Order: sequence, then structure tokens, then C-alpha cells
Amino acid sequence: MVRNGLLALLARGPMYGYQLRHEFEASTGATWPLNVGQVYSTLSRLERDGLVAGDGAPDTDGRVTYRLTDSGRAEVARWFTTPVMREGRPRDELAIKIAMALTTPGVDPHAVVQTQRTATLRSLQDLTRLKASADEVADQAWLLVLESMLFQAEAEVRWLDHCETRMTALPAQRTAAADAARSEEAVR
Amino acid sequence: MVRNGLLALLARGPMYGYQLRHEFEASTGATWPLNVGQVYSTLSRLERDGLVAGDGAPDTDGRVTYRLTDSGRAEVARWFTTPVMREGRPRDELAIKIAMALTTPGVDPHAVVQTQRTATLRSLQDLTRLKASADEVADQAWLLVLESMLFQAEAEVRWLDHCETRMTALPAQRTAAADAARSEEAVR
DNA sequence: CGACACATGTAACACGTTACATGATTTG
DNA sequence: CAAATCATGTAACGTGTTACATGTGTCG
Repeated sequence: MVRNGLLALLARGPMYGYQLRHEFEASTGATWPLNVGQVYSTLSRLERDGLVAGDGAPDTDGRVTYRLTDSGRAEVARWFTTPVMREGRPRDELAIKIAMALTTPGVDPHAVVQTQRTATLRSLQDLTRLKASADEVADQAWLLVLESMLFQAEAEVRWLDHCETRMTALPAQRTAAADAARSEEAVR
Repeated sequence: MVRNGLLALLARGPMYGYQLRHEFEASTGATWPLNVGQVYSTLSRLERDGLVAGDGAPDTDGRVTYRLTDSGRAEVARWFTTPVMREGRPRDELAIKIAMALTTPGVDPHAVVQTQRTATLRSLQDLTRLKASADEVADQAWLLVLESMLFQAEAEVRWLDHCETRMTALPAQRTAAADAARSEEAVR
């Protein structure tokens, strides 16, 4: 959603490519570094779609300034007034992985959950540390983004624990040993 | 991550395209419907990369069976033993949107948060309803996927409320009225 | 001078998504 | 028979990601 991000930034006023990257990273923190190249390719798509317009020629400093068109302004408004739907989001790789781990022969779902849990806990620590340093900078937007990821990581740990209890509660029928035996039939 | 999902499914044993789609949707529920076409395009990429191999010719029922290669089996193992990293995940559109809403002239961040909150609460209800019906079917994998989304939606509501308090706590400098006035300068 | 940051852009690729085309089989 | 489902595939498009090419300016 770099596209919408750039549009929103341009709603503050005209900007050039490099500046857009800076502002984007300032808002979201260094959380998701944004490749400069992507700014330009996204800008050309936006221009192609008539949402932004750039001064064709670079100015004395070699900068090309882009501004929102009326359609662009409408699009920004539409974005902010439309909620993000769950169906529209990308598939959750972790959920798929755990779901698949339950029925993949030779794979111990407990081990998968535990490995992930450790990694997520580490992220949680890193994020907490980052938040401490961000509190000083007092950048509101970045703080919220960080906290978003904190909340998600916490939920993830809770879910993993939930998986653990659900898995231990039910099936003794799914052991790594049984899977290994079954996998030999399945593969050949 | 359809790619890894298909690989994991093939670890159960050889399958053909349509079957893969069925199994995939059985594991993840109707949560993320998977277009059949994508199965085939993904399969050809996997075959190109030497992770799966298909019997070139369709059998008597017109089916083309695919199986894991050794590289494919290694890749599946690698996937299950490697945790999903936060940095590798796609940008969170909602987090970006709220962050941008804070500094976009003419946009009331409170309104954005409230709109989203309503939508997320509705998702929460839908998911809870779905879970009730899934409990009967007793499909473990699907249940876990559903609960993953439930946990995420709950975390999202908590985060939105957190945003709300953070926003009301701090700045009186950011009102919709002030933004509207400022936007006219910014835009022109 | 040489290295680095600024600034613009292009090319190639991966992945997801949709729509379409084709044929076989089943079923009301 | 006609419609739906099964089954395979292709083509086109949107987006994201990386790597590369090019040139300017700055600073040790």
C-alpha cells in the first residue's frame, strides 16, 4: 500500500520523489524501509492513472515535483473514509503454516509453534526497546505504528499458546512417529 | 504464500491441481478462497524451480499429478523450521492509514479510527458466528485459522482504542477545522 | 581526489488476481 | 438436451522488490 501512502503524503502539498521517501519513512519509522526506486515506479503509475501530475521538467536542483489532481484528492478521501476490510488483506503466512503443520507428515506441529513463539517473543522485545527510544523522539505516527506491531505480536503469542493447548488437548493420534511411518506410504 | 501452502500439501502425497485447491481451502476454510488458475500458475513456477515434478501427460481422467522433488521436500522442511519474521511481512495498510491520517490536512483521524473500529467489530461478529458453525464441523486446521483472525481482530480493536486515547490525550492543535483551513494553503 | 549522499529513472522479476478458453463428465 | 461441475491451462494486469545506470553536489 505504498500507493495510498504516497497519495496521502501528496495531500499535504507538492513533493518530489526523494522527499516522499523521507516523509514516508518518517511516518512509519524505519519499520518498513522503502526503496527509492519504488517511489518512482509508483509515481509513474499514479501519473498514468491521472491521480497525480508532475512538472515534466526537473527544477534547478534537478527535482521533479508532483501534486495531486482532483481525482487524486478524491481517491485520498475515499481511502480514508473506507475501512480496511479483512477479506482484502493478504493471506496470513503464519496461520497457513500452522494449519498445514497439523496434517503434514514428518512435521511436528508443536515444534513449529515453539520455534515461532520464540521468534515472536524476540520481536516483542525488539519492538519494546524501539518504542522506548521512539518515546523520546515523540513522533506520534511512528509510535502508533510501533504499537500496532506490538499489539499484533502480543496477539500472535496468545494465539500460539492457544494453538498449543488445543493441540495437546485433542489428538494423541498425531505423533511425529506416526507421521514418519505414514509419510513413506504417501510419498511413494 | 500459496507457494508454500501447495508445497506443504504435496508433502502429504502426489496430487493434481484441482485437488490441491480443494485441500487448501479445506485447511484454511473458505477464509481465503483460492482461484484455481493460481494453482496452475504457481505449480508451473514450482516446476520451473525444480521443487515439484508433474507427470507430463494427463491420466485417463484428464488429471496431471504433481509430486515433490528432493529439493521440494527440503524446501518444505526449511519452511516449517524457519519462523515467520516480522520484517518479511507485507506492510500493514491500516497502520499506515492511521499514521498518515494524523498529518493529512482535511482528514479527521478520529473519524478514520471510528469507521475502522465499527468495521472491525463487525468482522469480529462474523468471525464468531463462523467459529460457532466450524465447531460442529470440527476441522482443526480451519478452526485455528479462524481463531487466528479472531485474535488479530481483537488486537486491532484494542489498538484502535489505544490510538483514540493517545490522540485525545495529546494535541488540541489538530482539529478538523484547523486542518480544513490548512489544507487550502497546502493544496494550492 | 575519492567516497558518499542526493536525485531521477529503468529493467527484470515474483506473486497474486481476474478473466477467459477449452474440453470431459455428470445430472436434472 | 442444457446446465453445472470437474479439470487444465493461458493472458493480462497490478503491485511490490531488487538491482542497476546516470548524473550532481558535498566533504574529508
